Amino acid sequence: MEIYEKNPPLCECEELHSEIIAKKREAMPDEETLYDLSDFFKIFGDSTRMSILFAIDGEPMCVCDIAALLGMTKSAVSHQLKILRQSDLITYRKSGKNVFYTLADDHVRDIIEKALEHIKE
Amino acid sequence: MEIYEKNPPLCECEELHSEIIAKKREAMPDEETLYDLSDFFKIFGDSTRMSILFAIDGEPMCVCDIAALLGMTKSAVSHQLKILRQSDLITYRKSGKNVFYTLADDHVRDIIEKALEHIKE
DNA sequence: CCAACAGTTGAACAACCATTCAACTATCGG
DNA sequence: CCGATAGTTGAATGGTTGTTCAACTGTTGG
Repeated sequence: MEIYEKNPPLCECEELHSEIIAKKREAMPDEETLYDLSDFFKIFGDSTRMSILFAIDGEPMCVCDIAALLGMTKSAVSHQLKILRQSDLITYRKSGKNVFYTLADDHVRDIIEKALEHIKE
Repeated sequence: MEIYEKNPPLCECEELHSEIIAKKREAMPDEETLYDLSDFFKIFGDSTRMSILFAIDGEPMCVCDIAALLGMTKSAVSHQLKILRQSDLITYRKSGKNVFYTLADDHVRDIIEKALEHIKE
């Protein structure tokens, strides 16, 4: 019952397990954390970005080579690189006309590795 | 040069670092693995699904209670539960009119934990 | 049996997002 | 200085996707 005072009655249920809901609510992370988490995973949720991350793992690559490797235009790759840059997942180094990208840290590798473990089942 | 025989010349570059690209191509995972990986992360890339995963962690919850907790309709929650079910991330147990959902295994918790570490920087 | 409720589902709609295209900046070689 | 190339960017577009709505199934209690 006290649920309906905190939340709008969008759920038309009558017989709510109020004590469970109250307990769960306390255990839930802040709304901001939930958004940060899902936004973080959203970055990995695109096969182009995933391919780029694998490509620039280890030895850095320039945009042109990434595009050739993936069979895409420089523009499309550059757009995705921008998203990866804004998420601090990658770093870059300018060298003449080229821009070489590589992974920012080992954290990225770790997470992808964990996911790979899960998939292979 | 031999790059253009394997891939369409979508990249208009002339001066490619062919040996780097060839080496990188060998190190790349299969295309199917890349799709599986990004599809897997896509599941986590939505704040509603992320909230549900936290909600049903530990003690199972019925759809009605999840909806009340998140302030959403049962329908919206059910749609997302279906996606989580199809990804084998959650399991369910029917009990009368209710259906109780909970996490399938500890793998999910691990991955989210890793992501949380990365975010807090 | 029937009314009420929990949950599911498909279609429709709106918002989001990746790619394309064209225009732009910047750097190098001549 | 100028032409060519690497890379970036904003707008437009087409496909994807989350939520809503309405209709449906299935179970419980009277």
